[in-house]
Amino acid sequence: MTADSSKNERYNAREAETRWQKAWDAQGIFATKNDDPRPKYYVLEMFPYPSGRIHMGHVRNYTMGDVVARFKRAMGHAVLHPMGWDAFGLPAENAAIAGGIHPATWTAENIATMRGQLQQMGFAYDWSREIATCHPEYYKHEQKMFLDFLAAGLAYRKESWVNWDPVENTVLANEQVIDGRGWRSNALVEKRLLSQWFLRITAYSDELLAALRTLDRWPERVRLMQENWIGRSEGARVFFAVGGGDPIEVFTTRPDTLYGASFIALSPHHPLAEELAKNDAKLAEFVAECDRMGTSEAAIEAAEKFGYRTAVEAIHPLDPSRRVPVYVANFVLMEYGTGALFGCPAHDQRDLDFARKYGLPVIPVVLPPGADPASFAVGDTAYVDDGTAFNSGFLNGLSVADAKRAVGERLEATGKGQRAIAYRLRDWGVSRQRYWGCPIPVIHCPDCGIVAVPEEDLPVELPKDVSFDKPGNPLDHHPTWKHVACPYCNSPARRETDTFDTFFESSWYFLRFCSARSPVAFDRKAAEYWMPVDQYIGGVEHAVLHLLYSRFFTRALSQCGYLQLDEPFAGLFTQGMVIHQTYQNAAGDWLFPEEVTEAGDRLVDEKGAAVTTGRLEKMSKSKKNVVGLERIVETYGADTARLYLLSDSPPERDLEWTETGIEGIWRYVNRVWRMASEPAAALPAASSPMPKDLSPALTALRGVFHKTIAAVTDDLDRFRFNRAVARIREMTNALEDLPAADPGAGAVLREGLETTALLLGPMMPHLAEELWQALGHGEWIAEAKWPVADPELARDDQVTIAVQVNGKLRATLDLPRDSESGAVQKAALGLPQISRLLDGKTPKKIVVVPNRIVNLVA
RNA sequence: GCGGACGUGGCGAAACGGUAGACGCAGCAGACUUAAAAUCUGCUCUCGGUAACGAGGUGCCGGUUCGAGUCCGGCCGUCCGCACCA
Repeated sequence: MTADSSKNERYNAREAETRWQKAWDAQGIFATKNDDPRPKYYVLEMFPYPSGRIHMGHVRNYTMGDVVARFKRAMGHAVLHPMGWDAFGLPAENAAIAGGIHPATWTAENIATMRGQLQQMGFAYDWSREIATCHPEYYKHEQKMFLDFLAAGLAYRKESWVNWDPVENTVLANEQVIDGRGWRSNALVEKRLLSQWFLRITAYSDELLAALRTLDRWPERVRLMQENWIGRSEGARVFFAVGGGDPIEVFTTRPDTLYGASFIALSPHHPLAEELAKNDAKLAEFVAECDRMGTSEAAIEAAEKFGYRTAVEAIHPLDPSRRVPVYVANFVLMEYGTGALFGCPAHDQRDLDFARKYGLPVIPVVLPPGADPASFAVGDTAYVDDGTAFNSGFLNGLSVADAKRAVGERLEATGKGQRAIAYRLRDWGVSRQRYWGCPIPVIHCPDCGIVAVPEEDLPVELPKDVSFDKPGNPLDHHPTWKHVACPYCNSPARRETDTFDTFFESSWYFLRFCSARSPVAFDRKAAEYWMPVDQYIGGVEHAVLHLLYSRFFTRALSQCGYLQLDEPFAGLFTQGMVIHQTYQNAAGDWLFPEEVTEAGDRLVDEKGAAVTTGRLEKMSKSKKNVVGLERIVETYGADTARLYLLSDSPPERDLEWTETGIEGIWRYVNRVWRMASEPAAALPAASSPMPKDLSPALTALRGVFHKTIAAVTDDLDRFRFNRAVARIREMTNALEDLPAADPGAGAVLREGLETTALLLGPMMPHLAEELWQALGHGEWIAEAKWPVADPELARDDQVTIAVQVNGKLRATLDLPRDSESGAVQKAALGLPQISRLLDGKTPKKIVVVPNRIVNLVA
């Protein structure tokens, strides 16, 4: 091999990466002990559903987590960085239906494949804590939790209108319905009346809302989304008496407009409406029609508001001489407030529309500032802003806020109502009519009713011998599984065949990791030691799903005595998606990138037909814009992929995957590798002292190293990975200009290469080990201390000061650091181009910002 | 409709209120090669100029400031969340 050809030698990433992965594994260096004296740091990435293969979105997520984990290790923390599998879910069942493979087998195979892929990426996980939620050793603990919730009143069974996904053939929680469609199936969701298990998340509405303020290391956006989801509204509950029966209780946020009430509207499923319908065939028909209309959320949105006037009239709580008609209306939700409302058409647009349609009176009771009470009238637009109460008896003259208070007091004094708070948040429906989930541990006994499975009978294991040839829940079709004897009276009873929503498993897995092999759900001491998670990383799509459920679950477990903790995730980072160009042919079919070629200035497919580029989309199989991880790792290595995913965009933003982008990183990897394997100057032995009296160029170079250390440390602390990469590359560029002939160049080069290896370590761990070894270090760089910047070296002696005239840049000055303000002024005024611009005049004002700028105001 | 985020080169992006465009991608020119690949060097916001340099420039309009991509007000646009919530 000639000297020249060796210059073109490439870093053999595949060989080196496999070698280091084996070595780390053999030493078990990433296993975490629960009794480590160093300060703890728990970093966690949202664990994946084992769908088949790891995709780039996963890799981006886990790379960020790995950078944090390795960085914190180097900073001297005991780091817990576990990985597991969110292993229950419908795709496994679908695979069983389609391919005749058992969900357990399908899941296990996927886990094996994906674990291999993660190991190939070199993530520093403690694999000894790996969990899969579909194992009875995992899910038996949540069956126990459910029984505890049941005993504590946090779980209950209720017949209610639920979201039915006609594709998944199961119920969905409110959080799992996006724009009226199932979050996974994208099918239009229908309303069905079913008996379901619920968790009482609403018991914590106020606490979950209030504690958002304490989550100061969460993105503002996520906190806001949860705040809106919980949807707290202050108002009052008001009783409207009706002749004979129970009064109608309504909820309102505008008790100040009570004198403007001109009707009451009940939900079609309000008890009074159902009662009246028994003796009113037309009303019964109306309710039935509402149900027909209301089968899908989308239909509700499109539906016109209409109501049915009942024979009932209600007595106004503040003026018993007044009567208001009672309607049943299709737009009133039984699930919000009390399922009944009073309409004040003058000050609510929807009520106004309703009143106009049915010819009801519009009584203005809030006078806009400056309006004339004698002539003020409401036309087509309700007046919803602040003003002064009028036409309102004892409220007249009060502001909206004062009137609300006064009404509240009056209602409470007279027993006609009380101030109240309503939440948008509903209880979490956890029943799913599916097989591949955790069985709900209850038994339906014809004599004893619903009884809990005794603790000693846990776990209730899923039967393995199920068939998927019929639609619906295989557990329901199983010949024997559901038939059991009642544990109390021993008479023939039936097991619950619903399973838990899979968000049940992910609501506590972070606790299980603290003591993954514990015979109980988690060891309390271990959980209280590791929790809360210091840094959690995942997609923003879980803002009101997993992240809200987990916050609730942690509180519920605390209430049941499992541990003492409110918030599971102290720090949260939501990373952007990995997106990729999409291609479509004239027929609208998606094409793989490799099916598209350039022909002149246009794109064509393999048959030469025109291809259009679509928008950048999240990588997905259906759009054919996925990039296979195997090919990338085989071609460029895991480190190259990792650095690319960190470098090209800020982590919270979407990242566009491009082949040229990853090639650029691959070139960089080889440059760094060559710098170490063919050093430009002879390197002294490791840990030999830095020579004194270096040339100014070498001293300046050392300054770059130490400035980079400081900047990268700060950037990694603040999740600014793209900037950190840019800073390291700047340092590499500077190092390539090493004055190799200067005395001491070898020592400075060694310092530069060591700094490069240490700073790259969290991002490109294999290359870093390779460099570290090439530099003659025997120990792991994975266990090396993070470098500390020497402030003396990091400080420049010379600074460049911008010289402005009237705020415009006109020149720059190189001056010693911390020069006196007078000297800076003098130097600036002495510049020929400046004196030319000033034309002999003295500036009116001179602003000097030390070491930065001087502005001459003429 | 309500709430929020964001608008900077051909592209991804940098920039404690202080030299806009660091770092990279793409492109152009050159070196090395019989040639290509790989590698290396230089250029690359716009306009004028061979150049030194000058003028303009961070969606639009205004304001605060010695100084605004950054702060404030109002528009326009894009994206996201919620949406008959009483």
